Amino acid sequence: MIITRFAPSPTGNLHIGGARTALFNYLYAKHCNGKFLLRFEDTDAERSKEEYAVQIRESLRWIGINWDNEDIPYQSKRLHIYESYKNHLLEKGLAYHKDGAIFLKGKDNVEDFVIWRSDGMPIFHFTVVIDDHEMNVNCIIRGVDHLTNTDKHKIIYDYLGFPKPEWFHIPLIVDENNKPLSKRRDDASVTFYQEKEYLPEAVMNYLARLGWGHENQEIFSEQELISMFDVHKVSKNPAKIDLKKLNWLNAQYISKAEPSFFTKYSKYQNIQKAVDHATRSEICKECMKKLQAKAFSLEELNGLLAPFVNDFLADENLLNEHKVFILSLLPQIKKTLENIPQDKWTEHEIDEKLSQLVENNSITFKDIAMPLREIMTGQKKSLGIGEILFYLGRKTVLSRLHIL
RNA sequence: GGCCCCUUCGUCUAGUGGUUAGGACACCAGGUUUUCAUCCUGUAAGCAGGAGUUCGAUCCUCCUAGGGGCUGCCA
Repeated sequence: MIITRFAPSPTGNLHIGGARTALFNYLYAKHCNGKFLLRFEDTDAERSKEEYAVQIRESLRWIGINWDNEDIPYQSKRLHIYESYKNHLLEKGLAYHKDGAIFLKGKDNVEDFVIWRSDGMPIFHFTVVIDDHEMNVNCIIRGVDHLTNTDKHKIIYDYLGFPKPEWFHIPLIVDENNKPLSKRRDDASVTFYQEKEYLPEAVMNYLARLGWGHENQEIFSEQELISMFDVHKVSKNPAKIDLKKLNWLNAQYISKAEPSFFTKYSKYQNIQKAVDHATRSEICKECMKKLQAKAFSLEELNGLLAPFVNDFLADENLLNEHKVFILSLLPQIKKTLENIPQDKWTEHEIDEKLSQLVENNSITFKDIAMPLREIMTGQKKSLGIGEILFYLGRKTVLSRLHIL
């Protein structure tokens, strides 16, 4: 059985590169019907903080990366284990004291190196090998920054008589200048995407496509990723982060989501109201879907839905440049719409009647569409005018018209 | 410096010893349209360079260049 792991050190929030590493480990383990484990490497007591460990877990869960071990090992609590292995190596003469630290004898072009600090704490190279072995990790997917370290790790595996895992080193995520994404950049932290309220589905999809691809497919559900992802096919060259593509993916996911998908975003009241309507009415659902297709973010969707789920009072100020013109036409518009009975209130009929009105007055459809849209929604960006009037409903439309 | 890794459109990638080197994002130009957006169509854009192997190399080998990593009692 394939067992992978993600082993961050809790010295900061989850880095987007770390998230991708975790994702690849997760996807590959699931792909192989194996297990994906989480572990915290906190032997650097100075910089490690529990709050970061909490944050990292939350970010992983947010993306949708779930680990299989309920008890997450913290290396700082396993010192006695490393201690016994260290003593073993000392006894066998493979390690030795020097200047208060403990060095391991190198071989194969690797010089002797420290495995135990003079302050009494073990070094990462040592703990990582022991833990991976004890956790039965047999497939290690990590950043290329660890590539050279692997030589040291192999020596430890040999000295301790552990069977070696398989290593895969994935390239880093880099910035515009091909430099590894600095931790200081806002968009380097997963919390940035959480705060911006990107859909986690879009983030997972985006991350998976960074360094990997499958034929001409761009949109992958989690299940598709699990069934198609193969760590052997991950590209070897660094991937540049591209928020434009993420934004596009985010819009795709918003557009395709079912109304019920949005219930977890409770802070967006208009969206919640719309979901409520949509579950009871096919027409409301249709309206919501059309607005979803226009939104790039949840915030934008919430705004677009506002005039459809709330009372809205048209304000003359909205009309600005159209004001004089549209006010002169308003009586006719009202009359035209009033003459459409409730049972004929359809998008087609509305468009038809408005077109006639336009024709009779020798103006263009455009001349009334925009002002009407603003009267009905208070927005310049919304659906087609026929759609707006239809979805709003005859009663609401007439009442909004009578305001002026 | 030493050791190591990488190199397909601007970006993310697909791909093969013989392809018009494919897709997507972005970009640009048209079209539709009633706003914005979508949508549709199209343009432009790439195998880092040089040798070698081969009938034939984007693909295999070597070299060079460029980029990156490691070279910590950080991880």
